[in-house]
Amino acid sequence: MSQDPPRKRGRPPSRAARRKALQAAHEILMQDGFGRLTVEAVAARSGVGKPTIYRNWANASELAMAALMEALPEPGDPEGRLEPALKRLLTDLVQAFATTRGRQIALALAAGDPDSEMARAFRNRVVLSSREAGRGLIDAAAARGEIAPPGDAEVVLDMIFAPIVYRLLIGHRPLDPGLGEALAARAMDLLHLRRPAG
Amino acid sequence: MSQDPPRKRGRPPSRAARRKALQAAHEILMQDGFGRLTVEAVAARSGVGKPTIYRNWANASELAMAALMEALPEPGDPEGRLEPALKRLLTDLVQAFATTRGRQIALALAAGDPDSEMARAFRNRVVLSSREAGRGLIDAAAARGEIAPPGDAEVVLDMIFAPIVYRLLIGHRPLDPGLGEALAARAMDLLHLRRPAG
DNA sequence: ACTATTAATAACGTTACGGTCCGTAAATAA
DNA sequence: TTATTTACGGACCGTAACGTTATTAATAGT
Repeated sequence: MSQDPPRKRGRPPSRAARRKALQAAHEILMQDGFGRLTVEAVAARSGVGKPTIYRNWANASELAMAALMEALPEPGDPEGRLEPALKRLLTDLVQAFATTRGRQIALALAAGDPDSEMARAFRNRVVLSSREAGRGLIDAAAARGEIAPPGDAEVVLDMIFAPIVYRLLIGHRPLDPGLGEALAARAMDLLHLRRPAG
Repeated sequence: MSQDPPRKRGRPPSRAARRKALQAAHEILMQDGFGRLTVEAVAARSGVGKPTIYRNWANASELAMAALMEALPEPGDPEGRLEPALKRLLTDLVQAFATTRGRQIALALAAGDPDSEMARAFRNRVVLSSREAGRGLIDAAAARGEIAPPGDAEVVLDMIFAPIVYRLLIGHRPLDPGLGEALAARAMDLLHLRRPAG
């Protein structure tokens, strides 16, 4: 898009206001949940005016996603043999989602215009980045000859990563710490690991 | 719970009003989406009064779930060898979710009080019933000796069924008809099928 | 037929929230 | 220092939906 040249004149946007709004939004999400996050509530809690909030984000959903994206750990790009690396990745992911924030992330994902720029960014940043990291691990392992490259990589990736979001959303089983390990072990079946021994 | 004995006197609840409300709610869901489904809108569209609606359902979310549960096909309990049966089950499921209704189901799942009776029923009826059917297939196949009984059946079931909801929610890939088939094929890897030949 | 009981409906007040206007504050340019 | 530009937030209005109250209709017992 056309990048407007940074204007030099006039009062600059307050970074403090922006930060305070995000902070308040995050607190509301953790305490009251996604349904209670309104522009009004954020304005009241943060002391930032509503017009300022509207100037930064189009609506409450986008503000929620922005707040949830803040301070989100990037998935490290682990190296080494496939299985332990995948296990580390999945364990971290389960741990990151097994919190109040995890539930709110699922809610934010479902609500809101799925086609909006922010929603796209949110999905990529929060959910799909780990999946892409997993793809990287698998590609590297295939290149090393550790596994055979899977034909339907997309389906395999979904089978490995989907259960975390699934449990979060449906809640039929807890998101316990062992899940990451179990998923990594089962992923090996999908990837036709040539096991070194046993 | 304490079952109140069915009272014999007074005007009985109108089945017609209930049906009309559910019908209107379903139409609104399909045309305008979950966000537009309000008690007022359903009342206006159906001609049923709001107090009647409130008497039947606690809020708009529960009404939405009730409407989505209506006319939902029970997952048939297919028989025969595991792989084709699983493939049939998953293909039907993908088809059922790859509609406007599917998206609305995902929204309804995420919204609303996750602990409410209705939400629980909705999850069981709409999402988990297929998963249970899958468990039935696997158990039967294990009993026949077709496969070895999986140790972590819950994880395996999630890996097979979660991708459908995952794609619906995240939308990174389409819910195309081939997905069911691919999932069934990959499930065999998880179940350590003793393939008859090749 | 008459009365008691319960549901359905229309209408209402209330609230909560979205979104914007406008006077004020903060910054740069002249 | 003054003018200009931009952002800030208090105050405001409109609307949409909630949830309830009062009235009317329908049904079951006597």
